[in-house]
Amino acid sequence: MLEKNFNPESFEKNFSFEIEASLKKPTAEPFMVLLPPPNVTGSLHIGHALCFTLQDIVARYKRLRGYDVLFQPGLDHAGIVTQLLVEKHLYDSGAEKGTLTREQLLKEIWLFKEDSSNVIINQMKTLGISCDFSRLRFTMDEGGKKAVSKIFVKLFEDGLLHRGKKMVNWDPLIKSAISDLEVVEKEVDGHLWYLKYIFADSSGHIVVATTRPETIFGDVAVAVNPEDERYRHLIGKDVVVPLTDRRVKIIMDQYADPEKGTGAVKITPAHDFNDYEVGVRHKLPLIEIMNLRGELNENVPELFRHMDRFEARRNVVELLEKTGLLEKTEDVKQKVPYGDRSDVPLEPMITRQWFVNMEKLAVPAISAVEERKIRFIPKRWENLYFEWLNNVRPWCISRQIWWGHRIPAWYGPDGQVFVAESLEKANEKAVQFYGKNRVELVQDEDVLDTWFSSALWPFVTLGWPEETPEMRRFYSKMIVVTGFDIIFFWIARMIMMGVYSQKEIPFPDVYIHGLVRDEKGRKMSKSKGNVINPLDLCQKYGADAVRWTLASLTLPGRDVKINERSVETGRNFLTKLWNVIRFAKMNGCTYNKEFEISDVAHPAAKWIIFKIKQMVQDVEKSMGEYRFDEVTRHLYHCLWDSFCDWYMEFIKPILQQQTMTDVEKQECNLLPHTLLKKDIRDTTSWAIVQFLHVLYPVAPFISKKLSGEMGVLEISWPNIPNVAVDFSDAIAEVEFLKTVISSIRSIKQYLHLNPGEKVNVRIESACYGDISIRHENILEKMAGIRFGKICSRTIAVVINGAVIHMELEDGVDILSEKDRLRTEVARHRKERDGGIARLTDSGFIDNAGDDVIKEHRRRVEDMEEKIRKIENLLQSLEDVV
RNA sequence: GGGUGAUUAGCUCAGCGGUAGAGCAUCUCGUUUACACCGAGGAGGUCGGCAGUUCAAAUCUGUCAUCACCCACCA
Repeated sequence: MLEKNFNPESFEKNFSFEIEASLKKPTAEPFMVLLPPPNVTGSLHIGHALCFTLQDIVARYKRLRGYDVLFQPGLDHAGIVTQLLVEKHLYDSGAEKGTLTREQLLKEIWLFKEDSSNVIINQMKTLGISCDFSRLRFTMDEGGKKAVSKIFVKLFEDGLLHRGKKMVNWDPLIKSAISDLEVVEKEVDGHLWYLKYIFADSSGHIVVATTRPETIFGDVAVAVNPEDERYRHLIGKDVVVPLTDRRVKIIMDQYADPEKGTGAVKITPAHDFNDYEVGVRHKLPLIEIMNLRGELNENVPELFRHMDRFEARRNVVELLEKTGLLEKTEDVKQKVPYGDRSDVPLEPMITRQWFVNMEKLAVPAISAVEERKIRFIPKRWENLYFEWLNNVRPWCISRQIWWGHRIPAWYGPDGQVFVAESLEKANEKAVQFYGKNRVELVQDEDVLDTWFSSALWPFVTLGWPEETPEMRRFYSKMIVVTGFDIIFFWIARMIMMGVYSQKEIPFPDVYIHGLVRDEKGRKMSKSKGNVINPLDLCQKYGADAVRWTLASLTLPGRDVKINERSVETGRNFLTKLWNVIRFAKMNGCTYNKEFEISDVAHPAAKWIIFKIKQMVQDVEKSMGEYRFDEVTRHLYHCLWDSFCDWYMEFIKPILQQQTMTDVEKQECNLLPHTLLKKDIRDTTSWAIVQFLHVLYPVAPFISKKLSGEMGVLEISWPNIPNVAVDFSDAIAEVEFLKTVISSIRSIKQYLHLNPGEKVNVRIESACYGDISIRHENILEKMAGIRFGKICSRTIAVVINGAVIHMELEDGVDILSEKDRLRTEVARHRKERDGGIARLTDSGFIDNAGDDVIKEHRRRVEDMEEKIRKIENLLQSLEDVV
């Protein structure tokens, strides 16, 4: 017997799912789910829980539907984040900054990575994520390394890779270049300083506005717009850069915007992207004034050397003010580029880096989506994808950190580069190049952007560059489920690299889910303190409840707002399931393998079979469209409304009658009682098992557990014949019964009758005349009535062509009943009149479809009949009073 | 500056041409041996504004407003 209390902890913990290995079903359709590898930086957050749950639902569903499913897990080394995190740990525990060698730090990170991986994998198992952990991969494992080198070499040889000195976004805290995508704009309160640049001939000055006065030392010109009347006469004049004795020219360039600042702009090519372009156009020199830590260098006046950039700014402004070169200061809101990981303002710096030429790679990636070989769900994300790829810029892939794939490039003594998959191969190339037997080669110090290895994930995980059966079977047969925030970082690059290296798309489907936010719609963040830990939720409510809730809140293209109350809804649903199955078991329901749908006789049994069939179809449709919200809704209503609130109540009298008198046996005139009871038990067990199996992808723990309790160990997708036609009479009868019960309940409550007190009732119906005989037990119990003699004081209710007469107790409030009927008749009249208006409108008759017109006619007739009957009732109530 | 999405019951959201739905909250009643993490019954909305298309608009088209996000730029 099941425990009285539903306690997910008692069984979820003990479950470990045996994941069927892939490739074991050679005749089945292959299907792969590529799990976005979480960073090895600690633990999973609620966003992972959502993402992984959705994938697990898909994977389990596909397995049930007979696919050969490979659900591929992995972990990402997450270069910068992980290194920063481990460094912080080390410093926090006493290590001195800058004392660790590369080898020492890497050793520490590997240790940390092991711990993190274990935590993450356990969390995934707690959530019930059914990936094939025996195939777990890490972006920096041996296979990953091989693949990365191979692709790097291929890109290099194909001319898609180059190394060069260029201006990049530099993170002074990490002391590394980062890519455009890792730049976030932040709006901050800043100042706009108006500086006087004195003419070299002392004949006056020009005022230039800047937000970065510390960069004046890198100024090589002042630019004005050629159209700008104010300054045209000054072009070519020399001015003196403030606080220095350096002379620069006033030049003309379209870049100077007369609308902004004073219309004259200082040009600092070494520290600004736009100025760099201007510098190139005018062949201006580059003056670098900062080192890689963001401190001013020897190219600035001695006073400011070694100052941090912000300290320098304060000091420069102070001195400018003192020397009278500061005209005025304005407060402004400005957008400043920050590093997304380090959260410090970035510096544009000229450094030597490796770049991938993205334009060529983008072309086939764009057409793959244009040609519908790859589709985004929801589709609108394709616009974002196109927009980015159409304007894609070179991808800076080198990082000046230690944790990551070391760039497979070696340099000879003269700086000649040899790109090769290994030192040996680089050596061969070098030997050939120099025509010597021995060449000292030094490997590039830098590592690759983490996303470089992530971009190869679809084929790396399948064993590439080895030729593997998995590669042949699953490549381009997968789905990727992820958040929109990594469409550029990951999705686009996987498509580019996949098409480039494999000559085939990696996956046809990309499902994009929303971000998980708190109940107010805010992003979750540690600083806001609104982070919800999925594992805490699992502990409190059970993993199934968490999974259920996440799935139920997932709508395509919408963010998921979550709070604990929404998880309670999921938990309540599972409790309901637990209880109803406990009840069924208490009444002797266990799964009967011999059960045949066609043998069922009782209308309620036929009805629930139909309802289950309908639910299965609905879930199949919704799964096909990745409508996880609909999937849970169908399950919810099927169980709670149809199964619990109606079906179980219908069959209680049958299940619970322990001993029957002969008279009672006669009443159950459908079947001999023992047979009827068995019939109902079997149907109930069957329905429960079907339900649990459809529930399985969403809530596997409870599904497995209760299915086992019902005597079914194997989960399989229901295969139910279409019963709608065969069972149509029974279905209609039960629907009628439901309406009768609801109506009587409604009236009784309206009249403030005590629900416990039975009211005498007579049912008058053309098609279901004998319903009161056939379903006496059910009606009496569920509607709180008694069939018997009806005295003259009666009221009645009209439903679907039937009239239910109810005997009035003394003291019943007839006036309010009359009010109720009048309101009802008025509502029906309004509806009828609306319908008639339509049906007499020639425009409607001429244009609307036949079925629509028919439906309107039917409704009008329906209303007419109801109105007629209610009017009769009102008349009869007049007689009573 | 360019783009995308949202605006429907108190809240969170479905519905996306044929007379408005769910969950939660709320109100009334109910402790009948599955379940109070429950049952029964109610109340609650001119579907952001305006214009248009249509016999018919929450649903399609324009436009405006508000909010959110993305991209680009700023002296």
